[in-house]
Amino acid sequence: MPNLRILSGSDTETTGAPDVARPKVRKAERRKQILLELKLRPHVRIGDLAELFGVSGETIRRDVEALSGDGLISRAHGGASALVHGRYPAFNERAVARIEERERIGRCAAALVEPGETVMIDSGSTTLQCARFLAFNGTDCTVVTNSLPIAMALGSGAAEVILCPGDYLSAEAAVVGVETVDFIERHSVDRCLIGASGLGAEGPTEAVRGFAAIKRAMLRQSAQAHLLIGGDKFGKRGLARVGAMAHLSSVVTDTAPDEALSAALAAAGTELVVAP
Amino acid sequence: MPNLRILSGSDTETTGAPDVARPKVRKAERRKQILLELKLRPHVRIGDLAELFGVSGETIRRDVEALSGDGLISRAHGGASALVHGRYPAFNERAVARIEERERIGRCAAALVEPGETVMIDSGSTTLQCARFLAFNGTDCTVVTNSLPIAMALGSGAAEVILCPGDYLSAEAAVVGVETVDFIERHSVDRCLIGASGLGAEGPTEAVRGFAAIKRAMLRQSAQAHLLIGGDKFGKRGLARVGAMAHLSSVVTDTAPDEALSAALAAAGTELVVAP
DNA sequence: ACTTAGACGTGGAGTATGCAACGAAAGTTC
DNA sequence: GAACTTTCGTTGCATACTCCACGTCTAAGT
Repeated sequence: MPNLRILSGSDTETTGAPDVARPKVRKAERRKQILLELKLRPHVRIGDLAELFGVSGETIRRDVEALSGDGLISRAHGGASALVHGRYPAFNERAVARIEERERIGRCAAALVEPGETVMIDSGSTTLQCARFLAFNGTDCTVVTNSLPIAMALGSGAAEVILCPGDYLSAEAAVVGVETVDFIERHSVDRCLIGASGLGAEGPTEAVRGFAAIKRAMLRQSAQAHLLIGGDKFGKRGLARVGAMAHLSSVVTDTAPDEALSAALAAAGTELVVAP
Repeated sequence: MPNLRILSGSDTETTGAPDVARPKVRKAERRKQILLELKLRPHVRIGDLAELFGVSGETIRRDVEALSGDGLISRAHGGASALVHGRYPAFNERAVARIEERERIGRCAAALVEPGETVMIDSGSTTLQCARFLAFNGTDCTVVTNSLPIAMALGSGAAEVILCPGDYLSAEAAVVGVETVDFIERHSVDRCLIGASGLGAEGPTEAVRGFAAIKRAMLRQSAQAHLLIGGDKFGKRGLARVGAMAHLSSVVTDTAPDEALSAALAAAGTELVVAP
């Protein structure tokens, strides 16, 4: 990465020189500025950037292509856009391929929420899809969540949104920590919608430990609990146990589970909902 | 607005009809879906939307143009992009024209924060600019904020971000309410960066009452307080008083204030910083 | 049944963007 | 100081997108 070397060099020479005619270190400066620009605006045009920096569009295009190659921004025809909210940059195929299933699960789970109810929604891509459908349906409910994208998706609609406090985790665009759990424990709701990293006969598990505590707290504070989980997670096991199967009122998924899991669900009295 | 009539009509006839072949109300449905899509992704392409809905690109283009005309989305060559984060849709010229000043103020204020410090940052467009520069500088600090865009802008960098709880306000993409104030009062920091709707000789004022309480709480919990405010707000007066001038360690602005205000600042011992 | 208006698709002209290759100017190294 | 590298502009061409005009279809009104 030769540009990093130049980058650090550029910082050292920002001595109060006049703004005009600075023939050095333009490239790194430009790219940092582009990233900065995209932190505020979701989308910038090639032409605007070219005019802003006083360089040709072709140069900006090279910058944008380089940044896009590094996974720092997303490319679009005629410009560049910021990365998707709350998405770890290290996903490409799988998450995109599964978006169809997530939507089906989310749509189905959103139908479970009645107007006027209070709901807790966990962070996660499947639950985010569900929140989108809640907003789309205009369901008039009160939602407690630790996910920023979910708050934003629901907040501009009919729902009332209460956000949990906590340490911000940029990879998930959500908050975690003891503050979050403590806050959840001070609230009680009609139902909660949570996700998980895996589901076995003994119950749902979560790979991220901090999240497990939050999901557990949500389970405790809800009259009804719904697990939203794709069929690809069946049989998988995260390191932390979220709760027993019996804590779940229902499991919403996209494919029917196998014998063993079905039996475990039936034994625990957990309803199985397969999204069409 | 003929489309509004059609929109409301579409809502009433969502009787559990089969999903296939619904020749009615496609337009309103599509536009709602486009808006929903942009809540998640910052940018969508015309071609993708056309394929998604199974309509021609020209139709999508008409939708996008209409939504753009209503100020709900932003247009781009080849697609549509979401509006700027945390911005009320009801502003057009003034805020855009002031973006240059906000950047200057933000850059200048970000330089006040030393590595390792703890900081509270209020929601607002000027403070968001400041947060961008903090992220840009890579200042290694701990930030308490009630603004979602600020959390997201800072969270992916070197800073540690703690988000306040509260009722989500979509117009500002921030949380407000008693939970927020209570949370702030349980923390103490080295300095706070706040904005305001107006600044007179008696001190800063805020137009939104819920925000005033938050700013006040931040002032109380900070060893040093910095007000970030554009010169266009001098002499303006919001309905709620945020605090006395003496509570402010410094005022960061872009233009020098008049005699009366300068005298009030000097009398209160408040430092005046004019961004170059 | 006829009319009318709105919604949507189609086709072609015009423009903007992307891509690749070349070349100039400045910096770097020996 | 010469050769090399990097950065950036320019050119030409392929592609994608936009804009405009017109035609068809459906739904609602008379």
